[in-house]
Amino acid sequence: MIEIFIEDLNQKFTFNEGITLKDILKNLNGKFKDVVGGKLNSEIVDIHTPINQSGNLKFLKKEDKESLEILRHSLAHIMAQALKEIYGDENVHLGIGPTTEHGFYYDVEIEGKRLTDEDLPQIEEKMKEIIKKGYQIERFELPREEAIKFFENKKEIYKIDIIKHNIPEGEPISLYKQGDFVDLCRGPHLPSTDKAGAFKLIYVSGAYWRGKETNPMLQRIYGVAFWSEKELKDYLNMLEEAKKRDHRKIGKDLELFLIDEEIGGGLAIWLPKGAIIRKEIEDAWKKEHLKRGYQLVYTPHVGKEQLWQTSGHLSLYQENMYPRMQIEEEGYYVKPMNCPFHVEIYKSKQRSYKELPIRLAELGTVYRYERSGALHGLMRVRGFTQDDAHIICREDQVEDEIREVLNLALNTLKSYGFDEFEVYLSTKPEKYVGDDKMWEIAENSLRKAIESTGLDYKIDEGGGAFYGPKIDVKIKDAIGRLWQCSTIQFDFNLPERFDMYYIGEDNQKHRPYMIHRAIFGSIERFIGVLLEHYAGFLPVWLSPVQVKIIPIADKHLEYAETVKQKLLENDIRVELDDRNERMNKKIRDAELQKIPFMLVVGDKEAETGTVAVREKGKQGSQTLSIDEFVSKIKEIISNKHAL
RNA sequence: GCCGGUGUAGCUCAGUCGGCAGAGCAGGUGAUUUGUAAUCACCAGGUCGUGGGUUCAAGUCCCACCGCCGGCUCCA
Repeated sequence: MIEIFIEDLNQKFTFNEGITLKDILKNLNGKFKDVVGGKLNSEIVDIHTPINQSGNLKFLKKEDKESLEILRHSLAHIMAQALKEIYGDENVHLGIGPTTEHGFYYDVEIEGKRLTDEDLPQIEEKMKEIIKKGYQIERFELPREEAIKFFENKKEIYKIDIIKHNIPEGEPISLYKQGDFVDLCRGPHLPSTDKAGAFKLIYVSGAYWRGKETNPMLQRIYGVAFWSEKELKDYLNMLEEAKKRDHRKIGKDLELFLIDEEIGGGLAIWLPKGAIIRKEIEDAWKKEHLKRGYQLVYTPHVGKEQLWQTSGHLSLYQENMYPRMQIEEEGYYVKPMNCPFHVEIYKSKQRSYKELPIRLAELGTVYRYERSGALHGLMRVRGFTQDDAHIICREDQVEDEIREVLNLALNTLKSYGFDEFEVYLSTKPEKYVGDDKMWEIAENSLRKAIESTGLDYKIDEGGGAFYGPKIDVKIKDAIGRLWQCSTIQFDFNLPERFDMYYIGEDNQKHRPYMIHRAIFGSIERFIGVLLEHYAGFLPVWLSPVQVKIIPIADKHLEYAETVKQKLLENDIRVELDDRNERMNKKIRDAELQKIPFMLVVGDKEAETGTVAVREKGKQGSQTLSIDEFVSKIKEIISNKHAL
């Protein structure tokens, strides 16, 4: 017997083991008609799942977010059934069909058919038919051998693979059936197909079986799904919105950067306006780092073969490096990382314990080989600039250093308008270098630093690199997407390989701790994220053009010029639109260029020494004296405000 | 790299069944001198991604390659 506390009734019941939600609901005489599943403790169950343990049960209805899991799971099955009906049961071999954040996909192999987007409407139609038919969805179990035999008969080789490799011996093998369609599945599923909500198939693509390149490539059909048409529509609109925010489009429209096939894929050129954004970010970065006791350095883009041999990059990282080049009998490599150079700076003289911590910082441009299919605008490139630094310190300094770095990272990201973070702590993997005590000190300092911020974090047990544990920080942008930025990483490998040491109080050599860290990760990518976050409407301090002066007619050009000079004297980035165009046209163009301030000057302004200030996106204007405007915008700039 | 899609003027795109390569914006010239999101006229702009093939004839059909887009993989 098991005891189930049903939250919706606020009452405890005793049932036989193996009871299902369906039975429970039946006992309640159909009082809960709209229940699509349940949540037993923290696990989502459907109405078919036998319940074998006592616990808390909450009915899931459509309003409950978690019920989407059930809907999407069933839609994956409905899609699979549709594919089998269209292309023939024996031709369609099913892979996996999981749910995703907004929908579901199914990886399938279809003999004799390569799907394209044009096939999607037909599949959708068939799915709708299946939904309309309202097949009851049933769950049943088979013994392992029978299950394998069952799928062998159906030539479902991937399902057999799953049974053999993913389901431990002795565990029950559950299958779900709707109409003639049967699939290996642990659920959860809807009571019947006609309970399915609104969905749309959005693309097909290739996906390796089990994500492994050496495995055959299956066809992935991806759908989005919600309970209501409205939610679906909202989501599709959001996708459209994301498309408008695409930094590649904004970069082109606002002439910020260029990625051109003549130059090479993944190699970004910064145009004058984009270069300003980058300069502002880099200047602020340098200023902040100097304030916090970092020393700025510059290192070359290539280094000798021996250096990369010593660092271990040639044996561990070579597949990401560009090939060797030969210069006068010597081999050289373009740098994929800055670390070895910073290590050499440390080693350039004997170090005393009194000098530590040493914090070496560099906006170092590195080059890494990326496969052509992986390149994506500024987000994924082959040459990028890391806001890199290496902290070399004593054991007793580790904790403070980590806390300071995390503090710097979060404060910096906040100053760019990001205030939602996801923090991950990755700990010691199976294979590692360094001794256990160092790992322990390092992991503890990382954990303590995160806990001091009060942020939630996730632990990736065993997810650290072989050379040290790390913290990763992801930021959430305006439309809810996550981007990896900061990383704080211990390195127990390089100090060993390069024999780094300092002379301690005891006059003995000691091995220092080395911490590798970046706040933005990559400047290029960070700017890409900024552009998408702000949809191109950057905060005023980052705007390439902060003010556009718009004379009404040619006769106002002279006054406009004096306004421009006044702003230039105050370090404000200003352009004068002296084209022979109508004011309306100039305003429109300035709006399209996402320029935060427009100053319209005509007879009135020239006479009174004022400007008519129009803020981007707002109609109408406010008349201010030139000085008033200057102090207003200067304040906005120094506070890094967005409009 | 792999799967699918796609490639026409600086940009956004049209181009029917294979039959003389188009529009809007941007650019140039001129007119106009304008009060809060597009003034008008004229001009110029093309190896239709590249290379092969089929055909009397290819932007259009076929093949290969390249780039880009969406995924897979990988990751800053």
